[in-house]
Amino acid sequence: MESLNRVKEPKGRKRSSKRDPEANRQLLIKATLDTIADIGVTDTSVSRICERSGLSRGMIHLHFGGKDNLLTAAAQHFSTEYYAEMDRMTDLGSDASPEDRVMAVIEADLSEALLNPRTTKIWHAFRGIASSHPGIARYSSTQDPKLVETLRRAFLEIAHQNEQDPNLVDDATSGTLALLEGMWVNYLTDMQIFSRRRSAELIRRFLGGLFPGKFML
Amino acid sequence: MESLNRVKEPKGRKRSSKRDPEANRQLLIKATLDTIADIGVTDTSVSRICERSGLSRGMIHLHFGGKDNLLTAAAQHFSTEYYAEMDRMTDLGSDASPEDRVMAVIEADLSEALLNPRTTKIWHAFRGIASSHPGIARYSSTQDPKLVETLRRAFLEIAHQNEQDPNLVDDATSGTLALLEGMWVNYLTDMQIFSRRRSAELIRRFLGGLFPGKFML
DNA sequence: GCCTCTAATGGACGATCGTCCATTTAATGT
DNA sequence: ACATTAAATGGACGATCGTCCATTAGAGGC
Repeated sequence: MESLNRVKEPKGRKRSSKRDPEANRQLLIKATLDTIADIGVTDTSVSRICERSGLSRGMIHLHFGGKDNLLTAAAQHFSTEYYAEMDRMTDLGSDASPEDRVMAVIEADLSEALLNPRTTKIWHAFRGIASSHPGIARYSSTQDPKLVETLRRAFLEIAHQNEQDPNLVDDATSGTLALLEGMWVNYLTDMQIFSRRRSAELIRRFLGGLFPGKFML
Repeated sequence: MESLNRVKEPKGRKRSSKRDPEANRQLLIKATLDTIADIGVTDTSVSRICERSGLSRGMIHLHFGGKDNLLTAAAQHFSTEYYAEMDRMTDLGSDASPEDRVMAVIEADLSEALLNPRTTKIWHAFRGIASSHPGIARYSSTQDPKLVETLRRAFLEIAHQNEQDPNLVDDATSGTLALLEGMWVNYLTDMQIFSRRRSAELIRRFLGGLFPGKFML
């Protein structure tokens, strides 16, 4: 068990066989996230992280200078990975309708790849300690500027034809994100009952009410 | 600072002056919640709770049998207080329209009394550790049966006149709760930007889309 | 081969954790 | 006033925390 996660070196690499600082850095980050998902932030200690990564206890101080920095790096890594996967799942052809682009974001956010026991536990764990960890707070926001802009532009296209309340686009954007946030909480609370399809349809229904004639089944 | 929170005995009580076990129990719970809101769950230790309450270190073991039980009791107390205050703020006359009853729930949930820095931090702190603390998980759900039923019945009345999709009522209910959940996260993320009024109006707008002709300004 | 430099180790360290209990203090019954 | 009972104290305890560093191990240069 102890060295199962060890890095297997792609043979043609610059580094010949052992000694790969960067790989160990990443290994520590992964071990941190796994530990948090497994036993919770409260019990995630330096010793526990090290024994899971198979590395020695000194490594954390060596690579990150301390536990807090490792936690922050892990939060950043987690956030980056989330948005990278989100991008990957939502780059439809540029001729996709704005409705399809919005629904792509929703379905991506509710997909198994992004919403699963591991990510939910980690996400809420980080958010729970964000108030007292300024470094982590910066990576626990759902308001990623790029994602917000994606939604905003899609809703703007939809609402453009008929001039309406100028707040409509903003409301649709932050309402959609709020609904997704709520779905994550529902998932964490009871994974058995939760249904990805029903959750997506619920949000579609709300958007359909906001933009009459749009977001129909 | 140390004994500011000490209990002042109502003079005519059964207990003459000192020695009030139940009051100390409550005092420990309050101190626990205050500590969590102040420095985060991670740093909330037995010593810190005791020094805030002004009581001795042995009290926690005496009254709760251990730190975990105290945390669970604090979560329960917090949840109970939330729903009690919610009840207090939403008992309109029984002749109130269903729309008003729904909006009362929304406005209560977004009111200063229920949504403030202290409650948000505590709430998310508990949710963050709920996965690894089964005892706490039971009190970190937004799906309080009574509140759900209140919303369900109001939406049922609204939708009743014209038969629609049978899922409409359920969707409106859990959608409203999800939106509120998202608003709490927005508040936690950036309390400066957050606007209670705008948040309430956003949810009203979503509901207005769901029930045409209803929830107008 | 040897030298140099850095990655990596693992134990030492003091501080703090949560638990437990012998003792003291206050209220009650007689 | 004294005995009894429960509440409350605060220090002892071993375990574990996070940090730090003297030491070892491995890779590249000469």
